[in-house]
Amino acid sequence: MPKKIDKKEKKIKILEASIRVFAKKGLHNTKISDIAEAADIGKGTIYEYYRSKNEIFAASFHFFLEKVDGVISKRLYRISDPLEKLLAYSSAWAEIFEGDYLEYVTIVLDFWAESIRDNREATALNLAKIYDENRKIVKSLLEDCITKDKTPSVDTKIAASILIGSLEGLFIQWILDRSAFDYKEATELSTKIIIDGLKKGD
Amino acid sequence: MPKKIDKKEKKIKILEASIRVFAKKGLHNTKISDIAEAADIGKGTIYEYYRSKNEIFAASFHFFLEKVDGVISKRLYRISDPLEKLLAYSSAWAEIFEGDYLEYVTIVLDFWAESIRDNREATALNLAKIYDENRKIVKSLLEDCITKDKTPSVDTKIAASILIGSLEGLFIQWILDRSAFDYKEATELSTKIIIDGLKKGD
Amino acid sequence: MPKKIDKKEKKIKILEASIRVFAKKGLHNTKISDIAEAADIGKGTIYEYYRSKNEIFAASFHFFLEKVDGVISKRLYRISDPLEKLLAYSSAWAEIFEGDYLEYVTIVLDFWAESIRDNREATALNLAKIYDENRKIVKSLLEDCITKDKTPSVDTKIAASILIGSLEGLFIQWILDRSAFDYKEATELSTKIIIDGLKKGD
Amino acid sequence: MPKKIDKKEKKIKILEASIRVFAKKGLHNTKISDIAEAADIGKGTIYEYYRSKNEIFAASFHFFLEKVDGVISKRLYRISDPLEKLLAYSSAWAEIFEGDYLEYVTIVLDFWAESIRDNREATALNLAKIYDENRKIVKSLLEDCITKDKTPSVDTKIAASILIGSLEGLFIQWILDRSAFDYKEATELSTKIIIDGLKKGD
DNA sequence: CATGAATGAGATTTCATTCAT
DNA sequence: CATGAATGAAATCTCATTCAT
Repeated sequence: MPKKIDKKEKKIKILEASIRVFAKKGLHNTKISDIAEAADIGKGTIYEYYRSKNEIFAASFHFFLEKVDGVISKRLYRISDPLEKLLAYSSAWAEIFEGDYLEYVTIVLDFWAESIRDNREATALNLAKIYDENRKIVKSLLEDCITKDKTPSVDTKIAASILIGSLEGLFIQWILDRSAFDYKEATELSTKIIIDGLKKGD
Repeated sequence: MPKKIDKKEKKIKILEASIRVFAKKGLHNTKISDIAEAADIGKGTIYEYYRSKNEIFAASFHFFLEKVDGVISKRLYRISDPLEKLLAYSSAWAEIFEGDYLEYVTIVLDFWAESIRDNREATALNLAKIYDENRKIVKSLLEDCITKDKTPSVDTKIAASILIGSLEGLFIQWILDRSAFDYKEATELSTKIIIDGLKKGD
Repeated sequence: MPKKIDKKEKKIKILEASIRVFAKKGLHNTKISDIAEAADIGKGTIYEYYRSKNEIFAASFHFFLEKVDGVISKRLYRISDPLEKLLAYSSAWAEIFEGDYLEYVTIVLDFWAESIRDNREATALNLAKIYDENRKIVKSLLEDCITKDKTPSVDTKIAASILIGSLEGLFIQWILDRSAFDYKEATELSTKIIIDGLKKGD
Repeated sequence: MPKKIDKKEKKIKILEASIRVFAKKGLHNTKISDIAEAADIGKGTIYEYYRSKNEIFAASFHFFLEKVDGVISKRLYRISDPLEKLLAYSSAWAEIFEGDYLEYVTIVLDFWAESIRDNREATALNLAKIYDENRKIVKSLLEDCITKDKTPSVDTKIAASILIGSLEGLFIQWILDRSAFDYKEATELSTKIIIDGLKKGD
């Protein structure tokens, strides 16, 4: 059934175009016609594949997250040392945005803003769940790092939140002023400092 | 003679209404008529005080920052111990949002998003400058904390970025899911961990 | 009753201001607040003296026409030679616009445009009547000029229309490009040529 | 594939509708929705073809001028006798407005008024240039008429202005009161009188 | 009387979505 | 399927007029 495949391919084509445009202009300043133009198809054709602009936004959101997930998994896959794994996790975002996705940087803020506005359970933009998953992953990695020696004295769930938070907080500052610091360096340093801090707390 | 009106007071009245609405609906979903209604005045009256919706948004941005600045200065004012000062700084945001400004929480994301989109020098929404100032303050506080004993081995400017980043990254997670952790506790813990980490790094 | 006089004076003050503004911006681009500012009074005060913007426009129209009438009568008053009288009539407009009323030039077009749109009998802007009166005056002057010798072979009513028409047609061209010709010279020449033409026609 | 639409044809359709409405109501009292209704299309459709109301007005101005130009050229084309040519020129406008374009008469005043207000070089409504061209044409025709015999004693450039002026001045009077005289007859008479006057001046 | 703050009707313009071809 | 012409709901903004002081 070649038709089915074509359909999926075209959806992705539209998605990639939409991410490019959303990133440059933001959700609300992006017109359907902009996306159509970027995807090099007719304006009406969009509606053969997506029901509305919001649906495209939600889809591009997930498309983006999947890409990110893919990059992260691939990076963590082979590493076994917990510290190395954590450092790889930390610098993954830096690598993503400094690499192929450089131009998509600004879309993340829109995802955040819309997610918060649309914060009901079971919505297409539910970021809370994603953060929760990430906290679990990082929590586990952190525990592996620290408890080689002894039980940590601080709540590793909060610690995970702090580590993730620092990565994203740095990200915001870096987007606003890319000359403020080197993002990759900062994320790695942050991770090291936090791990050291957790160990010392004993 | 018509009623003598305090223009400044009315501008603030409109601003407070606009912040309330922006916070609930976001910049792009907020209509001028929403603001007018919230301020309990006519639609046309808005334009006696502000030239456009964007001007209101920029003004509410600064109004908000000034409030925050005020709260922070007041908290740091009397404290002399550097560590205490840093902890006070860290928990100031928590206090702001958990107190009177609870409902204004979500507007911050819009500020970020719009600022990034409108990232030219000398624009009304220039956040880069504000972050730079904050980094300088925190850098100085950090140095006071650590160098009591010896020279720090890491770049304190990046360290300041990391600390601020963690506070804001935690903020985002907390907005998305307020049950994930206690925000105030998390910010204080984060500050302690980072200071410990910086000390241990030697 | 000094109140009465004050009232009239203020109406005139408003009128003079309105003519100045209408002349510069045109009827539709003139705001009531512009007139108030030009008259150096409050916006609401205008409505103590005039019921609406259109009423002001109509009043300024008549005020202007009266001024013109005054200038013309004064010029024709002492002259007895019919040709001289006609030449004086012809150059009167030139004198008006090249003198004190230079800046008011453009308002005339608005008067025309609005008059045509509002072309009902008995309306405040009825220009048809005014033209009719002028045609009668010029017709009579023309007859005095020509029939010194013999009866004219052409309809002097149409001839009067032609003469008046040429003065105003020249006026439009002159407003559009004041370097095209000297208006006063052109009006006088026009009158001479037309009189000559009427005489020759025999 | 959607209906293949001739964009140019639709622009003209809109233009013709707009001229009809402008003629009846004037530029400033004409709403976009009036034009849409007259063109029997949706309000939004207008903006697919023109960027703004002013653009439509400017376009209708040129559309109108081209029509007029076309009519005049066609009339003068075959005539070789200079006097006949001049008479044909003079009565062309009469023919235009008494024929198909009768209802469009009043729009001319708006063109004048707006042109004068917007009197910068290189603007869409630059009438000065058009008058200049017309003066040149009439000047040349006049010279052909008069100098058959001898050199004219008056400046033929001003004479051309006078002749054109009389045609348009008559036009204004005629619009205001169509019973005042027969427009076509008046224009021809005017031309004859002026030529006679120019000849006699010797 | 004088005022200018307040207003809302109304105008322009945008754009997501529909649908005839 | 693909398209883009057509649309009207909805948003911003203007300004003549009112009216409390």
